[in-house]
Amino acid sequence: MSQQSAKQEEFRPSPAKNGGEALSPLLCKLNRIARLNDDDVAAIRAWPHRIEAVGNGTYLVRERASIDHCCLLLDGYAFRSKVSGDGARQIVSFHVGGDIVDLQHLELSRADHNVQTLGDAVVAWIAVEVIRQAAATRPNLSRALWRDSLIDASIFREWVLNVGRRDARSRIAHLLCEFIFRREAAMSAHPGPFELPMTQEQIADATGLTPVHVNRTLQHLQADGLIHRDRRSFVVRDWAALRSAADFDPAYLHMASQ
Amino acid sequence: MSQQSAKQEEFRPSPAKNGGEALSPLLCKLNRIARLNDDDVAAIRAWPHRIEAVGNGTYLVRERASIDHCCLLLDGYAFRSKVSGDGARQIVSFHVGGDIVDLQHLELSRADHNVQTLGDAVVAWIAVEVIRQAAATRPNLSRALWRDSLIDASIFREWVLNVGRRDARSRIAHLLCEFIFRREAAMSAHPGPFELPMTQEQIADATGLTPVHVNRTLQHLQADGLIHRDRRSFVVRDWAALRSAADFDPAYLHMASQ
DNA sequence: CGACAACTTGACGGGCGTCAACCGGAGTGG
DNA sequence: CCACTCCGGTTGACGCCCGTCAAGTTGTCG
Repeated sequence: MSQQSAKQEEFRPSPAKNGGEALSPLLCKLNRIARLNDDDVAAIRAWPHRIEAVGNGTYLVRERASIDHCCLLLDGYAFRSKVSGDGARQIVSFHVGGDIVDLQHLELSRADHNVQTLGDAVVAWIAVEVIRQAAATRPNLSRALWRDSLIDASIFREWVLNVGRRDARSRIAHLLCEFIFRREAAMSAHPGPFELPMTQEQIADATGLTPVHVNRTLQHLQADGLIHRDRRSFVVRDWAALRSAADFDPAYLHMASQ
Repeated sequence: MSQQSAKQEEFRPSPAKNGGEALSPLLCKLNRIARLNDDDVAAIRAWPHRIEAVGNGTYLVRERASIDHCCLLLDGYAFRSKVSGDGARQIVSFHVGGDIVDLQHLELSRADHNVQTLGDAVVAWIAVEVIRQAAATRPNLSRALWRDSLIDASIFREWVLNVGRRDARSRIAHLLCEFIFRREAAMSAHPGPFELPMTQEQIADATGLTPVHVNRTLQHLQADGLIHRDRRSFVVRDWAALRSAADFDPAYLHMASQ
């Protein structure tokens, strides 16, 4: 079994009798990344898949496991993490609905990290062989998937910079900015209020800090009038100042298609 | 012109009259990553390319530049870096001969980081359109290149962990271990002496530390009998202890093919 | 021999970690 | 309906790892 604590109640092995509309978030994302033709879209809709609703903290990918199904995050949030030898955890990215959470393992057969859900989520499982086959015969699709993994890599690079060269205040502000940008694919002038799906401990794991210091730094950001906060509900009060504190330039997200 | 301070003396626009043997390091690398058939190899050998010998610190990719040629590192070393808003530099990876230094920009048209040589190097320039075309028509090649960028991404993830969750001693030891492993594709039981191509300031930029602290930490590693050092010449004295201090597990390099 | 880059060393300070206690809301069970 | 538990968040005291600043040393190149 490729995942451990997942609830299995929505098992649906049928090859998408409903026309594959469940995979719409994937199509939506791929269309933002690269142009697909009608043929490609039809092929993706026909992919056999299994939809599953899972709870908070469910492992979608587990380190050292060998992979035969790719996981697609249809709804909810997830994060990707590694654990150091002495047990410290580092979150290396997070993901929102539509993201292909596990593209690495089309080519790398053994997982080198974990992916877990943040809160309740809905995922789709697709056999690697299906995607591999499709990629081999459809250059458009192959390009889109490749491009997606290149964007992921670009985000990892920005995280190395974030964790390596920015202070706590900037790191956390940067994380918030990235979350805001990825959540609202089309950003208006000023972001609305939002609910952070992660705990302060997870923010700490993503920024290379401790939960205690994250807490204090969030309070500073609030005291300085950049954000307002009630538990995990956030309101951005000064978007320009937050971006500036974060040293945030969304270019690394490569969101404008092409 | 796609690079700035490069010496142009070896300009050679001819489509590889010599049978493309100059690109052997690329073939060697791709063969380690994935199986190519004779046809693929012949196609790569026929790629028009321009060989260039460049000096220390030459920019192979420059942030914000738009890219029309991909850069292949034939001989020497290079590093990839980003710069934060207040001017701090973070090195996010380094590369050895054979690496395709700039695969990102087949799909992402605008560079989000810099790549510079470490010491003198020899590079090959290949038009993106050539590679893009080849990838579109050759599934094997497409897979190999994709796989290569997935491995790069895996290395970035490990670097996020390294910089985010390990102390100075482990970070530097980890950098040394990775360098040793990537340098000698086939590692014997104990690594031989080697010359580090980077300055202590560059080690600092790669580990998120300051040059001063890198210096002190290197001295600690030596005092503890893990390494011996004379300027940039290194000898590993206790390989097991160094790997242990580094918390180094080469799995993330995905070097064993498949 | 002078200039320069890289490396080295020491003194000092601060950002962030550590430890530990406490609070508050949500779920649970009696 | 209320005790109990648990997780996540909050606060304070204290200390260390690592940054900062600044001076000095070494090797290299012209």
